[in-house]
Amino acid sequence: MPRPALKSTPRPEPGRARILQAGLDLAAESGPSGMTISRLCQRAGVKPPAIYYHFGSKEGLLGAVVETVAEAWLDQLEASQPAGSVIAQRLRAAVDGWQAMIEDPARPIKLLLSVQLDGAEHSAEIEASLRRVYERARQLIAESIRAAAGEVSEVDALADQVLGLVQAAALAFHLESDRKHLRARLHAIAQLIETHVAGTTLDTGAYAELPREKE
Amino acid sequence: MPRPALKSTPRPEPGRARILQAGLDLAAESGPSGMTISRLCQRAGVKPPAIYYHFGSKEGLLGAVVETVAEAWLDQLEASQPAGSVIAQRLRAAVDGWQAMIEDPARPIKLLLSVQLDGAEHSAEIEASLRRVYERARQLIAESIRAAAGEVSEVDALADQVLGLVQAAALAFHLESDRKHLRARLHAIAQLIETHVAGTTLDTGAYAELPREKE
DNA sequence: ATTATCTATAGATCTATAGATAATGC
DNA sequence: ATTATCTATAGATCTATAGATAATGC
Repeated sequence: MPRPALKSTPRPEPGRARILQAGLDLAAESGPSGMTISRLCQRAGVKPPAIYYHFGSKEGLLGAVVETVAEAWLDQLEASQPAGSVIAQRLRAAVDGWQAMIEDPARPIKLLLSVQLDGAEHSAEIEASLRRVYERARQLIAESIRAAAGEVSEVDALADQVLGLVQAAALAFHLESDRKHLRARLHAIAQLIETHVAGTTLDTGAYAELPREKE
Repeated sequence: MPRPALKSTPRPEPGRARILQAGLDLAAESGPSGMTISRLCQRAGVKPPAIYYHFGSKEGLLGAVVETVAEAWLDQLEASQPAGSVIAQRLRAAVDGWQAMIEDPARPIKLLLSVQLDGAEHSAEIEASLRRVYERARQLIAESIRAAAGEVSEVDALADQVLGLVQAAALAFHLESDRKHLRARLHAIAQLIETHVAGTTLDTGAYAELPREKE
């Protein structure tokens, strides 16, 4: 390890981690096209060659950013499902989990979409990462619905809809910053799931009857 | 009018229209950050000052691009609703209309989302345009549902969901290019509307019973 | 010898404008 | 005088790399 980090220096973490964090921050704030070498250097407190040494290219760094944020987001998605609880409780937890990931300052949903929409042609690795993360997200949602409600008809199509609605809720929230509207949208997703499940399993629909928390 | 356009010159349309078209094309292909002055000049066959003369700034041109595409998209959305037909036919028409706007090479839905997500701070006019177009789109969808089914409970929330699902379908299609999956998603949106409406008005659900067209 | 950084710089963009030119309409 | 364009260019980025430097591990 070089630069013995004179104990009092204000940046003790190794450069690679600082650069990756700067990439995550910048991509969340201003999208992949705002993640320029000079801004990265400013944030991470390094000079350009350090970035090329650790990540090979700007595209390489973006790939690491996408992988990191995708992993973290899938973990959030999985963690928002308390195993073993009844469906009404699981839906409440899901709504809270979706809200948390949409309000997460790392903006995982927005970041992944902005990489997808950015227009610059990205490497095949990045394209593949995006497809993989959405595929996995759909699986997690479908599994969660099955875990709660047993066999449900067209569960994959339902999971597609849920993922799409969560993405759309994130987009609308980042444009409007209306928390109440966000809450209502997420609540509507939960009701959609419940209605669909009830249509298949003739459940009673306890979700809608639980007392609402205050905004 | 200058440059008498020597009859045989291959660009008879006035410069402003050519520049706007180049902006629409480039924004659709590579997002707002790919809409650079030099690429615009190349496409439109003009030099930089012509752009600044007609639009004041790059941001001014982007504003015109957003307005143009927003108008065209809202027209498409409105046109996909044949007035006076029964609900099952209206839903079929809506599915076809959504598919057409998602497959439109001008990529209106993608373009509007990529401006929103682009990260560069856009002018207040552009932000306002985006909010206006989505607000109007929700209204159009809600009106169309009311026109078909009369008073429906929570029609605004339903319209929100429909808009979100159409956006999500467009995003997934532009990533996966899977027409069959697109068709299935759009069909599922129509069924969602029908289920919701049936839940309110106790309708019979003729949409799902119409013969499917072949893919 | 390997790992991690720096200094310095090349070369390719990018946005925007000053000032000239040319045609049309008054 | 107004409208629409051009030539030419300033000045600010941006990406990327060559080559030097310094510490560590063998």
